[in-house]
Amino acid sequence: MGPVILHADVNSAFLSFEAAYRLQRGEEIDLRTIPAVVGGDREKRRGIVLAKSIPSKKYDIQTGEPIAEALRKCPHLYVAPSNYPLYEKCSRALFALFRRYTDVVEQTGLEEGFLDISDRVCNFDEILSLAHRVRNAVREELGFTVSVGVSSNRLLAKMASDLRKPDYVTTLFPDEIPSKLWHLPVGDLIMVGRSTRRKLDRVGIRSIGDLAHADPAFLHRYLKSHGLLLWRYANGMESEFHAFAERAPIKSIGNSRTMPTDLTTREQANRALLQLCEKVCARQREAGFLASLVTVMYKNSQFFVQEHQGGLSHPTDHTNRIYEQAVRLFDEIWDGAPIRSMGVRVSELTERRYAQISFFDPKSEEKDHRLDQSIDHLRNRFGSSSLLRASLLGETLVTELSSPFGDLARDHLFRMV
DNA sequence: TCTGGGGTCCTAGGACCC
DNA sequence: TCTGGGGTCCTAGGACCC
Repeated sequence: MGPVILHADVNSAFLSFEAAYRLQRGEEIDLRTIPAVVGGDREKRRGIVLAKSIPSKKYDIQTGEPIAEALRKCPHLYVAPSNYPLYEKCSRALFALFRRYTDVVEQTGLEEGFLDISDRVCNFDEILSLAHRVRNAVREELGFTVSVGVSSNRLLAKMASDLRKPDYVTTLFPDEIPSKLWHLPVGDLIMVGRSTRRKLDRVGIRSIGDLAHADPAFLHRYLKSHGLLLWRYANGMESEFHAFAERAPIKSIGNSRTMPTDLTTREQANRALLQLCEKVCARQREAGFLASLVTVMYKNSQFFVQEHQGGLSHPTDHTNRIYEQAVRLFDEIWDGAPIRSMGVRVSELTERRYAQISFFDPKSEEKDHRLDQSIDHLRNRFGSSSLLRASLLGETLVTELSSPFGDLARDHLFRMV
């Protein structure tokens, strides 16, 4: 037998995690059976639909749309706040379960992944039996459901898992492509988003079948390499899919935030940048990466996004270095308009253990790193707000406390609160 | 209709070099 | 200046995914 791949995808993931958790805690109502969504905090201007129940689809509620709009469509919609730590827990349990069935598991999100079962099955019956065993185990042990797609490559397995939901096993082998795939709207194909769907619509390509039968040379001219990729996908070829990997190597680390109210001064923007840099650099240090490139982005109140990037003289994970560069980059692009959202991302990463430590001042470099590490350690132990930079404290919050850090706090940047 | 946050990859156009 | 042409590198922004 050739390769056999399963794609398992949790149905309405965040909402199902939430529902399963609440039932387990003794709540009566199953969120999956009523019009319900998991949504961001409207007060903090993050009010969009993150996941929706199947009954809420009757009201045409869309993932990504504002909660306010969803409520207009369905006034009795139940809105649950999001709880990422819970979802991460559910995700870990899910993948631990997958690994009982095969060692070759590729995680592509919190709630979905591929299982290569080529070495575990010898015939069609065994394939289906294994797929159903995974599906049943998830439902019985974890309390939420997955849809499982089965095929000879990952692209088709993924498309298959989308065909029937929730709690189904669906095959989509190459000979089933014309009957199961081609009648679907072209927007259902992976990598066809809103923009591409509109462009394809303009040239009369409406179904995946239309795309499969289009002239690849035309698609290449019309949509560049993306056009060729889509033609191959519509015909079930996944050659461009990156290699099966337990986890893709990290290329960048970023953090961004929508502010509860627009930022209007440079001082406010700098405080936001510092907080973003602290998050990014702490994650960098935890993962053991130094960065050579910093990118700053902001979104103004008109939702216009601007980005600017700049290199560092040498790779670093030091918060102050990254912050200084972020401020410089921000100053170079900001026109003074009110800011809705800001972000900092570092890239061109090198692993710290392979990095040359002897830059121009290895001693201060090492000291800086140890200071940052001590801060990370304290924050991990006592919570991220246990240690705040003096510059981040509001005037009324500043209290003089004796520092337990000795010379670590030599520059008076840090105070315990 | 007050619209998130984490990423990856691709491309057009400018700078620069020979 | 009546202004070539190819290659490479860099950057901003767009498109997509979960």
